[in-house]
Amino acid sequence: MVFRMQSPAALAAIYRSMGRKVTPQRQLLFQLMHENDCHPTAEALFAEASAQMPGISLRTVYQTLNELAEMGELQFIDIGGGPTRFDPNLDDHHHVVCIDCGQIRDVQVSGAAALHPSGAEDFVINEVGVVFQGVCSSCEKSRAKSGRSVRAKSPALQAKVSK
Amino acid sequence: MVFRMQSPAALAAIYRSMGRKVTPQRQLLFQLMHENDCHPTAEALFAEASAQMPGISLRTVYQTLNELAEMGELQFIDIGGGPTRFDPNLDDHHHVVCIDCGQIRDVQVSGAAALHPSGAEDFVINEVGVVFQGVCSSCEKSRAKSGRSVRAKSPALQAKVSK
DNA sequence: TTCTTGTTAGCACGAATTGCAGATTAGGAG
DNA sequence: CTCCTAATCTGCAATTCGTGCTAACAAGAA
Ligand SMILES: [Mn+2]
Ligand SMILES: [Mn+2]
Ligand SMILES: [Zn+2]
Ligand SMILES: [Zn+2]
Repeated sequence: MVFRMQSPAALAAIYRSMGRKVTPQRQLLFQLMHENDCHPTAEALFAEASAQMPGISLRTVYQTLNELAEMGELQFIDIGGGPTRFDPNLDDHHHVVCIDCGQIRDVQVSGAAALHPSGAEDFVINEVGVVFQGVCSSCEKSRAKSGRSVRAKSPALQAKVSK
Repeated sequence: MVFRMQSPAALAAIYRSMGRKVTPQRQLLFQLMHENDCHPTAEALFAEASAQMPGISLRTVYQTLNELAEMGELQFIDIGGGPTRFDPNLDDHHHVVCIDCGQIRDVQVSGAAALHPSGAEDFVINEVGVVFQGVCSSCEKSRAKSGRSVRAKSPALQAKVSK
């Protein structure tokens, strides 16, 4: 059972049934997000959209993405401080990020749902997110070439205080 | 073995040994971060620092935090799009976030290190981060009072495309 | 076609963070 | 202690990402 954002046609129907209008801008963005699996930023979508519809506004891209998120048709992903990325994959899944090129890939993590935090017994937990940081094969090659290996986590002094 | 940012005195020594100067501003920030376990933002630290040292600049707070991070003395935490938060806890640990008040708490997650992503076999994984979203006990009370329960994940249409 | 109402485009604005440069100072040499 | 200089600090401009606002615009019903 794989859950994704609805098809453009289905979304059009949903929009109409909610009294919202099905504009060309929205339809285009429905297409661009549907089946999109690269977790694009608003700017990236804006660039793609502009190619097919010169004059479309970045504001409209943000608005539509926010709408879809409110409707539960896509998710926001915030990783590492960069711009928000959008995900039409509504399944229970997680992400790997390449610390070199920034690409984000979907991954399944068996056992993630079973994770439990120690030290937050007074919280009602709602959901869990797992993010792996690493280097993709393509970037790994570039690294090999330029000699630099996967960087140590703490390049600084090693003497740590044990407490 | 608990790893944390060094003590203010130790940091002073490290700074001098690196040819960096031990200024009053830095010393104050060392103190404020050391043993700080609330994952403060730069602005929050700036406020605390300003109380003890009126005139200190926000720019200096950012600079010092960036330095310490480069030296591996603290970590950046980016969660949910808000401002970056800083963490002097260098241990292998994870976080719970209260979606109401934004507080971030350290947690241990047994089994986190054993997690493996399916679908990223071509990545060299460097590290894993687990973030739990939930509601803290304090906010839970407020919710009970105002009647609102823990919100459903997708308030929108239920009919999803199975693929 | 006309009317109503939701939508779009564009720009101003806001939050978070960094770039810059002149004024200031820590810390070592004399 | 005084002087010197490189490192640092401060204040402000600039940048990046995203939102508020509103007049012009257009979907869709009548
Ligand atoms: Mn995803
Ligand atoms: Mn922490
Ligand atoms: Zn890469
Ligand atoms: Zn709370």
